[in-house]
Amino acid sequence: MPELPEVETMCRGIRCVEGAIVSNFRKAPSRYRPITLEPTVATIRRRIRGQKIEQVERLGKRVILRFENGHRIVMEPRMTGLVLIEEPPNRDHLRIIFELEESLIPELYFWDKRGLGTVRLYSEKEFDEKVRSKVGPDALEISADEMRQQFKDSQREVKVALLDQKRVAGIGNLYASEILHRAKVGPQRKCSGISKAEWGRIHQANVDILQTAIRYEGSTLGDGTYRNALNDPGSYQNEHVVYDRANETCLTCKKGTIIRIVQAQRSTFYCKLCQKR
DNA sequence: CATATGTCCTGAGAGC
DNA sequence: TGCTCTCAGGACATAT
Repeated sequence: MPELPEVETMCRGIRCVEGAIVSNFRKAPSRYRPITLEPTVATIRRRIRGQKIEQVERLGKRVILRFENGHRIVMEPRMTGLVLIEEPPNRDHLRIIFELEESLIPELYFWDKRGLGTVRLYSEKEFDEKVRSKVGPDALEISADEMRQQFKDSQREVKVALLDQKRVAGIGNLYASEILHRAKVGPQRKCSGISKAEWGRIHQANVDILQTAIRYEGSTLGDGTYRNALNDPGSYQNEHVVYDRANETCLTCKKGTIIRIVQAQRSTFYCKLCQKR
């Protein structure tokens, strides 16, 4: 479930590879079905070997390595992917190894337990056409007015709409519940029925929660999968107010009970008393 | 165009 | 103990 805070934490954690040269790119041996890798490993290796990593960037929930020739490696952790500069949680689920030189960091890893993540290489032109153009404004960059404009005409339920990366990039299932709770807006409200003041609260909650979660280096849930670039867990899970707290008394109003519902095949947690329906 | 749904994947946990 | 079943949800292909 890496969302914006977790992916931002990964990017910050691997920023020390900026300036390094890729000396080799290879798949790790694995008994599992290979992750999506495009184009082929040989083609990627040919195009990035000897290239300097100019910059590590985040695009929504993706980690980008920009090379001096303009090519970009785009890594999507999706559910269980990690980008590390230290030994990964185990070697079984190690997928990709970047060998580095002219660097204090010997290797950069893409590790993925469930294997839904992807690693792709794009030229500068392909990146703009196929990746950047399909991602909306970043959740930490967008203004309150822009955020409202992105959603106000939609007929979808607000919790479902917040997950649409083309409208706003970075919010995922966990933080959507937390944001709507903080903003006191029920998750099943239609976007079009939400007031300007409520959009203002959603925007403010979005910024506050995502920035705070970055300070805590993201949320490592019960399965322990998410780790930062040094293979250490985050700690924002201890600050969750509604996520994964079904049947507990609401920490905000101390009266309601947190309930779990399913929207678009994903769990939503909220308090019926705090959040206006 | 907007929106809804099925699919991919593995490990953890429940139930027997 | 070991088997089967269900569930977790990111992004995308496909359907309406």
